[in-house]
Amino acid sequence: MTYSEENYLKVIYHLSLVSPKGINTNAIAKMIESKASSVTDMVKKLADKELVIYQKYQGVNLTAKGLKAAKMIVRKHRLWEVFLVEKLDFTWDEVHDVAEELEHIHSEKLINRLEEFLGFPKEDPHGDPIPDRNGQIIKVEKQLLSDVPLHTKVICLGVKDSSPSFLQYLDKQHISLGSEIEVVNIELFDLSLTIVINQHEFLISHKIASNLFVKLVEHV
Amino acid sequence: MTYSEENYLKVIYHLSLVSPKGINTNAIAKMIESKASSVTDMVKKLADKELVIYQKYQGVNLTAKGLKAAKMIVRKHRLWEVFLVEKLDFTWDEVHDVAEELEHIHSEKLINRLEEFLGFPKEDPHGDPIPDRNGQIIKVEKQLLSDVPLHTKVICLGVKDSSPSFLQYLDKQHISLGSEIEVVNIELFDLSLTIVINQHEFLISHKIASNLFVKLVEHV
DNA sequence: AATAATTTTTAGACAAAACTAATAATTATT
DNA sequence: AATAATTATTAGTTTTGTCTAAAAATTATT
Repeated sequence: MTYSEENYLKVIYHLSLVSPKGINTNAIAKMIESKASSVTDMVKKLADKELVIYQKYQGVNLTAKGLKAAKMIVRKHRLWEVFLVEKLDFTWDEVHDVAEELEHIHSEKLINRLEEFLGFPKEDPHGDPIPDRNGQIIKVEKQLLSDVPLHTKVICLGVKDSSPSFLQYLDKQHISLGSEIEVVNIELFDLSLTIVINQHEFLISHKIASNLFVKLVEHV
Repeated sequence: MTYSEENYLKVIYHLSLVSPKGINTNAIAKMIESKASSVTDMVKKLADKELVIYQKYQGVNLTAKGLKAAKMIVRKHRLWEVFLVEKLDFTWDEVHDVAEELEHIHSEKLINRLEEFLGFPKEDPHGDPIPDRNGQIIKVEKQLLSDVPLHTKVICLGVKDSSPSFLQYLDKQHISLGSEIEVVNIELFDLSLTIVINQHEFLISHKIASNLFVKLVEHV
């Protein structure tokens, strides 16, 4: 499988998690930063290789084989991200571009050994799940901070947007995975939230809250 | 720089260490497993980028810029090999192909952090030197075991041939980097050697001996 | 239901990196 | 020094992955 084919598969996979219908040519083009015509060409090739099902004007869907391949790329991407953060002291906003390259290294032995070396992590530095060697993914129940009712205590589990600028904002506010957050006010006008972390109270916009995955604190 | 350009540079570098004249088109073609005509094409491109000096029919030589780039690729290759062996328990005969891919990852921060994580190793698992971030290489005085006189004690420093079959042969004979070897006989007829390692005596062919780098044991 | 707007596909071209076959230059041999 | 053998280059294709522009299909709007 070529570098380019792998990128297409990965993008189709990510899109299929959001909209489980046939994935549009244009949506793929946008993600891959190419043109719709290029997507059509590539999608035909992936269909020839039985990695996707493709019908003219109807979008594409991954086959079982394509899904497995896509998950293996995501697996590699996320394991490398863990490596970069845990072992090489990269910050969570620095890892994406490098992992984009590392995910295309083709050794199964390498990735399985890396997984072991890292202690079989279940999530990457952004809280996204890491598929195991069979493509199995452990789903963790999580919701958006923006959907949490007033006066609840939650723990930060991940980010929806993992762009460097958002991650750097979170660093500045000392919000990281595992942070305990209490929602002490929700402004009706703009849906901005007042939250408390470590006895510190501050305000975050609705947009920020709608990009943070959290779970309710378990009460014993 | 593309994957392919990097491979050409690396090969030209390796060839230039052996024969410091202009490097032949055919020699490059053989190493890269392509055809002479492809080499001519690529070499012109590298010359346009001022990575090599190229004159028709006269072979190529690396420019300072090309040499630096080539060394950086070798640096990455060898550091990744150390990582694979030291951290992921690969054997020294398994690392080459994976490192061939990893050497093309383009992050300087990554490779410098990796170097630090590995404790600034000076040699790869085959005893080959690792250029530092400026391309500096520490030269270690070494000679071939086949050139060592009778009744000398030496320490194994590296291999000239690092093909899996040779490395596996060495494993079988329990010869590894750091092994202390004493030459107790040299057969005049075929130049085969009798050597002693850990009180064990056995025979190796001239060909084996001429692929093992050693240094004399320092007598206090 | 017809037309407009959007989306997708086709057709044709291009750049990178490879190839084969033919030609040219260099080196070796008589 | 002339010819043979070797080595290198050019010319013309091929494949992969992309592009633009035009055509076709689908979806939205009046």
